[in-house]
Amino acid sequence: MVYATVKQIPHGRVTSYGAIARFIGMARSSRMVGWAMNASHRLADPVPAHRVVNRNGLLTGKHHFGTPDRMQRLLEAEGITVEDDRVKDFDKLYWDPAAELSLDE
DNA sequence: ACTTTGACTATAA
DNA sequence: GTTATAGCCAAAG
Repeated sequence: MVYATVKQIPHGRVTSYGAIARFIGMARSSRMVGWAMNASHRLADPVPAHRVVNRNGLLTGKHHFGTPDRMQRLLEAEGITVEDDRVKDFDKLYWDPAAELSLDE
């Protein structure tokens, strides 16, 4: 479910672990989302985890992409500006699955 | 089976 | 604004 939701994140948008967690039913399990992401990269499942940041718009998981620079580079490639490990205009780029997505699609 | 840790979040000081 | 603490659930040691 986590992967399915994260994969639905539009290009150039970001969201928080909590939003995803709540959307799939694990409202208090934002950590599990991150954990699932960590497991996801070893699967044959291309999850755009770089679009998933913490509630502060901070690139907390940047270190898990192999190199700390990789996540920011991907975000910038999406048209997102990153300053000091943080997504610029985060509140504008924030994409809420519960607000724009349904349980299917 | 118990303890520790972890890509988080919310509240309090 | 930051730092500390608690809640949360699952996996690894």
